[in-house]
Amino acid sequence: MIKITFPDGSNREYAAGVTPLQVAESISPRLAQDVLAASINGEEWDLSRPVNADSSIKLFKWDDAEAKHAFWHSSAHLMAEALQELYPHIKFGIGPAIENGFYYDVDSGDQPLRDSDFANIEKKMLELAAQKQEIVRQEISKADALKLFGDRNEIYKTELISELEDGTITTYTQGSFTDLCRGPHLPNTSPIKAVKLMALAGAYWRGDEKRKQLTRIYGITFPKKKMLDEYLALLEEAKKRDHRKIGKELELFAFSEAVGKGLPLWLPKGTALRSRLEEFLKRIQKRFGYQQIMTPHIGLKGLWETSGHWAKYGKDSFQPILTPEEDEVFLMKPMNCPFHCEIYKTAPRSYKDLPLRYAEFGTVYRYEQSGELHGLTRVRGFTQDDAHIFCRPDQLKEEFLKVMDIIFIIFNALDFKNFEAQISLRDPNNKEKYIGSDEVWEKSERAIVEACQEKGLNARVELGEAAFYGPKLDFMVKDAIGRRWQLGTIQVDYNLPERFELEYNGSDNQKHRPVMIHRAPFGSMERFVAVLIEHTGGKFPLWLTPDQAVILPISEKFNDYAQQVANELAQQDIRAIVDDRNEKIGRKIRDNELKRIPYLLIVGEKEAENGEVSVRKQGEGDKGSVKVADFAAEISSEVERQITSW
RNA sequence: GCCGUUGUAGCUCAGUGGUAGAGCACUUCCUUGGUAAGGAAGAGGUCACGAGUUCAAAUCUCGUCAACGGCUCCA
Repeated sequence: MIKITFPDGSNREYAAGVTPLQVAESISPRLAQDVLAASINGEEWDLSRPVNADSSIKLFKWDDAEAKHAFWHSSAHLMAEALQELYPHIKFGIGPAIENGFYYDVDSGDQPLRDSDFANIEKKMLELAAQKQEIVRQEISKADALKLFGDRNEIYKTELISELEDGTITTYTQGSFTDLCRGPHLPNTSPIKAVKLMALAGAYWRGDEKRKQLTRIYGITFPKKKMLDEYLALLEEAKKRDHRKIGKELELFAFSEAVGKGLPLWLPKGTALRSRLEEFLKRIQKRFGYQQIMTPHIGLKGLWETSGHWAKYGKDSFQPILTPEEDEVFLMKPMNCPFHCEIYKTAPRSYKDLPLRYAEFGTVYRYEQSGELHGLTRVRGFTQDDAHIFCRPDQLKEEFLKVMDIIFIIFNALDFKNFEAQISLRDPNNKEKYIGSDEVWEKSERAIVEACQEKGLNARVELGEAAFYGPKLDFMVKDAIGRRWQLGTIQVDYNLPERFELEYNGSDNQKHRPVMIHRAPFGSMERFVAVLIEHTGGKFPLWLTPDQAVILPISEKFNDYAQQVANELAQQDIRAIVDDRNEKIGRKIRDNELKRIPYLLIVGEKEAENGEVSVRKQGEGDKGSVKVADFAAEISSEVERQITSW
């Protein structure tokens, strides 16, 4: 007998070799029906895999991430089985579960897959699932695995196996399909009741651009048809928050093929919103001792030869600008740092001058690969809310912490609650990608890790994600459909001060090198606005929104009064427009609600007589009539409340 | 850049080889109204662009451009 301990601390005795599924059955038939995955002593474990020693167990149902993971992983295998039956010559790469569903990378040879094949594949999957095929785990020696997959000419699988350690290799088999896999999986295919293949994409084998591109098939499955319908409906809803759609509807920004792809045009309302964000940040930065500067959009190529950017990115960038002068070569600036270094060098600096904090809304141009462009989140011309802090080494941590404070203020003011922090370090196995000595890198990386610890910030560490000149702390926020975008970034840099030969006189009257912090709390105005749109669905906070109120005259007879109200509000710095179209009031309300204007002010005979407006709040309906001055005061104080909370 | 999908009026979309369509938006007229779509008329398109097949191409083929979903990249 063995002892199985449950999460609540209780335990029961079972015969050795009991499976988690049998444990579930012993508790209740209902649980046995709902359970999809398990863990034994914290290790993911198949429901049908025997347990032979005293253990603690956890049983997972659909709502647990572990259960979904097993479910979708088994679904990936199910799809592979269907593909194998439909396309016998297909070769398999990898097929994991992901955040929403799963994918499988396959090589279909010279017979390309089309999304018109999806219906067939889905049908086959459901057919196989309904056969309630058992999914069987098997431990296998490396030699046997190589033979098994080698005989079937699974070149991708054999490549993976050749890198595995003998004795750790397992396969899972259902029906006629066997896959190299660690698991865990469902005991059989029958819980998979609803299947939807979502997309086809090319994906390089092992993520390497130089290797063959396989076909990646994305899919999702559910234990109930209704759950699939709900998921698809949710996706449809999310698409309504797409910043590209709302940006067009609300006339915030546009693109023109005549201008060139990835080069956004900011329309009047979008510009108003963006300017307000810039003012907001300037105000906070002023509080933190920053000084605004401005630098040109182009500079001599030598600047970026010095910084190292030309060597690293030059051939993949917008190409140099020539002039009538021979040998005079300019670059569009892809970043602002060299200019800021040059500003630092305009005067001899004392240790007493530091830290110097130079801030600039700097518009930069980067030749992003065409396939990378995406609305406002990935563009070729964008404005960084950039700043560079030049400080003494002993000031580094404090300065870093203060930048974190700015980022938290901003995320808090704009209600970005679900951000993720990522410490991006260099890849220790690939050091030639980076400039600077090991010592400098270690110092920089330590500074970031310690700063996060000090703030109690739970940051994920990613190797190989650093900039080539230094490690960074990035803040990521998800868009409407769950894609992660990097917004704020803070980077520690000992290298550029070296390359630009920056120095200051220390208290010892010797020359010293300052340390540089690059930082951009928004990241870029473009991307930030994009993510803000998706988070708010276009319903911006009152202080930020382009039009705070719209005045709706009941009939054209009251257009003059409406204009008078607009003027009065304008004098109180309230942004109001007048809808003087020849339309009925119901129509004006509808149209302006859809434009997401926070306050609709209806004016007719009564209001004109009394100097009032009838207030209707976006999404909340009629709020009754008030004097124009009272409304203005209320709006002003609401804005004031929002702003002072920064 | 690579794989896949898409491109018809300002917007959303019908239109499978035989004279370019609808709704909304727009213009004009009627209507002058009280809290989410009043009525009528009108205007608007080189069917992304370029070649080809055909008596005939929005429709079939090829190429280019752009957008969309991914991959790779992201100073």
